[in-house]
Amino acid sequence: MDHLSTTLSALADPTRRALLARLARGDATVKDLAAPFEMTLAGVSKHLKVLEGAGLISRGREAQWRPCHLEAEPLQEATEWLESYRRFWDRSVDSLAEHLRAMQQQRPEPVEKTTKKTKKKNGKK
Amino acid sequence: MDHLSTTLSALADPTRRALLARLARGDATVKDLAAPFEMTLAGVSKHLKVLEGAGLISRGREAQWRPCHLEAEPLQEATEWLESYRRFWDRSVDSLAEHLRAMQQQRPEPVEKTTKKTKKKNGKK
DNA sequence: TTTTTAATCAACCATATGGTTGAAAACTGA
DNA sequence: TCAGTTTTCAACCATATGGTTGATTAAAAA
Repeated sequence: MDHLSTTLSALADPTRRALLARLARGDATVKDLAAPFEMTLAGVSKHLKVLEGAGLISRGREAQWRPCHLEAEPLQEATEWLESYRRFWDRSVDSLAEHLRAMQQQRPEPVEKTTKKTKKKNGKK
Repeated sequence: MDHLSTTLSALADPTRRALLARLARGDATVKDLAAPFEMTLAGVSKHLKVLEGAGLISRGREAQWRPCHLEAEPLQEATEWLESYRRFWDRSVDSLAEHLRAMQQQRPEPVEKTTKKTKKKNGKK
């Protein structure tokens, strides 16, 4: 499976998104992460494995604990793909829209496996 | 299933993302959309049904054709969720980052069904 | 009316997914 | 060594998903 698909399918589950939201507030062990859920530890462990497989978390080792840590790079990739569609809803012409519209001129085809090369940015402001 | 999960799982398939990419260049019939794929028409029809279920496309009726049209609202919702994690990778302090950081101050908890209650925030700005 | 075209439906298949349980691993500490 | 804690593994189950084929609907064209 391609990277972006892996990321998006990992995010397409409310439990996993809640786990990421928790990790956004700091690293945590599996048990801590599992606490808020009505689910077995093994269930949460599986979800974490999916997140790890997508590169959305990494895990350390401290004694018998395996603390989880948020890794945001895949989120960035997913955001970039989604933002290439911004022009379809963002009618307002503020600085953000301008910025992204400029970006789109370098990435006109919003498909996966984008090989973005030329980063032409003429001095702005 | 919640709205965001539906959207993300619809996007977590390269075929469906390619269909959206095609629709980003203009409306199209099922047959036209199916042409680039080594897949039966029924297969593409199913994918379109998923996209329609997620609100990512709408469909018209012209004779026996059912032209598909991109609908970007769910993409906006998904983008907004993802952008709430921007601070985890975006270290650069350009105008875009500033803009989004400002937006995050209004939406600090990136979780679904958040029952945020105590929001102690003493007079700011 | 008959035929052609566009699209969907229904049934089916293989595999993936989200969950459980119970056992096992890995480590701490007495 | 034995016992407790944290986490994973393996097996299993039910359901969802992505795909096919063949029949069917709906409209246009002949």
